[in-house]
Amino acid sequence: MPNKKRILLAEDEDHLLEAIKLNLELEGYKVSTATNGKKALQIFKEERFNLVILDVMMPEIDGFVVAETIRLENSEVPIMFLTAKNTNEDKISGLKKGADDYLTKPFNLEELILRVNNLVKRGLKGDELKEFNSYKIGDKTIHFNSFELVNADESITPLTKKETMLLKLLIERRNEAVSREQILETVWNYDVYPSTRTIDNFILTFRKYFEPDPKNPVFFHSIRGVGYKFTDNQH
Amino acid sequence: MPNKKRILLAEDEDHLLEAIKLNLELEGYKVSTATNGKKALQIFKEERFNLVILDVMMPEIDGFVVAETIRLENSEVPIMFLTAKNTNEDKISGLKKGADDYLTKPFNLEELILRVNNLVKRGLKGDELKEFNSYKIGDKTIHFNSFELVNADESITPLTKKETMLLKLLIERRNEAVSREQILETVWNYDVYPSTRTIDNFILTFRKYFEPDPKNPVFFHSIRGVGYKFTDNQH
DNA sequence: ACGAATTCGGGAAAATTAGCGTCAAATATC
DNA sequence: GATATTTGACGCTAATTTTCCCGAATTCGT
Repeated sequence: MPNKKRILLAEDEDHLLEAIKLNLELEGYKVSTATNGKKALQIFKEERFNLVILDVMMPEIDGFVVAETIRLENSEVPIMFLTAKNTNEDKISGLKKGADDYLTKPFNLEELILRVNNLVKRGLKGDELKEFNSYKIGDKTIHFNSFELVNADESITPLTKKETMLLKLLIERRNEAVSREQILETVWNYDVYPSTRTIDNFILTFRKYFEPDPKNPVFFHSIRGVGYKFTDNQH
Repeated sequence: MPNKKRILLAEDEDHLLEAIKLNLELEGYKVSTATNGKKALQIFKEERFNLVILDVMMPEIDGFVVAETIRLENSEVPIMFLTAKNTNEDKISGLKKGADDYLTKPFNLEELILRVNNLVKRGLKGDELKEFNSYKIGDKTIHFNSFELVNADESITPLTKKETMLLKLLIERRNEAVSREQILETVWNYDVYPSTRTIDNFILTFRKYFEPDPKNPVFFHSIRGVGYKFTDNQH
């Protein structure tokens, strides 16, 4: 396991919190904890997680609202609910708020672990990049395996490793906004967080490479407060 | 929805089989059925499915074995188990065999539908996801992923982050009043409380975007002393 | 019940802010 | 040592918030 997967665990009963935390850590996860919904949201904003586990009933802000708030941002992080009751209304509103899984207390720890493993694994799937060999943008062609850009006049611009990775990511997710966090996760491998203006610099060079008029980009759009979007309707 | 998503449903009780089939079809799925495990595997090999729902106890080959067999060949397709018992051993061995979800009989049909939608969505990639992440209002379509609004004439209006979040919230709660407080809590992250007229300004722009006659709104209704309500009878 | 007072939302434009674009210099990497 | 990447300063602009005015709806007072 290259780097530990991160889990955010929000649960207000101390004993249970510790028990779950211990077990998840034994499984090899890095676990951050919160004992109320407000804290959970704070922590969630600061770090990136592979899974969020929320107790439904928590002081300040309940789990449902936390989930809803997380889902309003663009986050695709898997969410699992823990609940004491087993009512249908609970389950249904939980599912509606974007839960991916549901566990009723008291639960079997082995079952929890299995479900956690499942959800984390599933979340990683999104990171797999489809393999592109080449991709045409305007009159230029990117060759991913040789790390070069062939211009209209056949001249060649070499691409760096990071440039290529970021291009792959944006092209893979073409026509949808990719958040800065997602970019950092995929290109910068989770823990290394280069600050402030790094990503923008890459976009800057992309615009120089591809945009007919870099000041009025048609391919590499910025979405304020979110991230960047590569637009291409040809493919 | 351009092409229907396909579900393979294996269940040996005829009544239940028909009931589930009907409900899934009402949701817009194409449902293939089998009344035993052997048949299920045959059908599975012939067609490509977006989701497989398996009763655990079936004649000939039980659901666990079917799942195991499917996973040997095709690890991608989401699998959901239905079971009469609610024992931990059942759940655990189910999860170990590669189930993605689990539902204990008797179950609520609404819950089944929600889980099915979830699982199907998860299995989709790229462009297929788009239809799930967009919403039609009148003759315009909101694309939440790309932060844009496609008008009737195909022209595109970019949406900002806050606009998108607020739209998501109101649409999620369509046909019910959402209080100003709730809006502030979910969209404006709890501590930051912008004063008075901020929300109204967003509604104002929504009305400009969507309402044929902004003075007489049909979608974005104001509820005096409470908040706003998004009305849509199409969905 | 009636008008007066008050509160609340529509509306637009001005003020503010947060986040990006850009670049040059510093640092890391090979 | 050369190239790649990151940082930080600074200006700028889109996005958001505030301000202000108006009229409609609701409540108050008699």
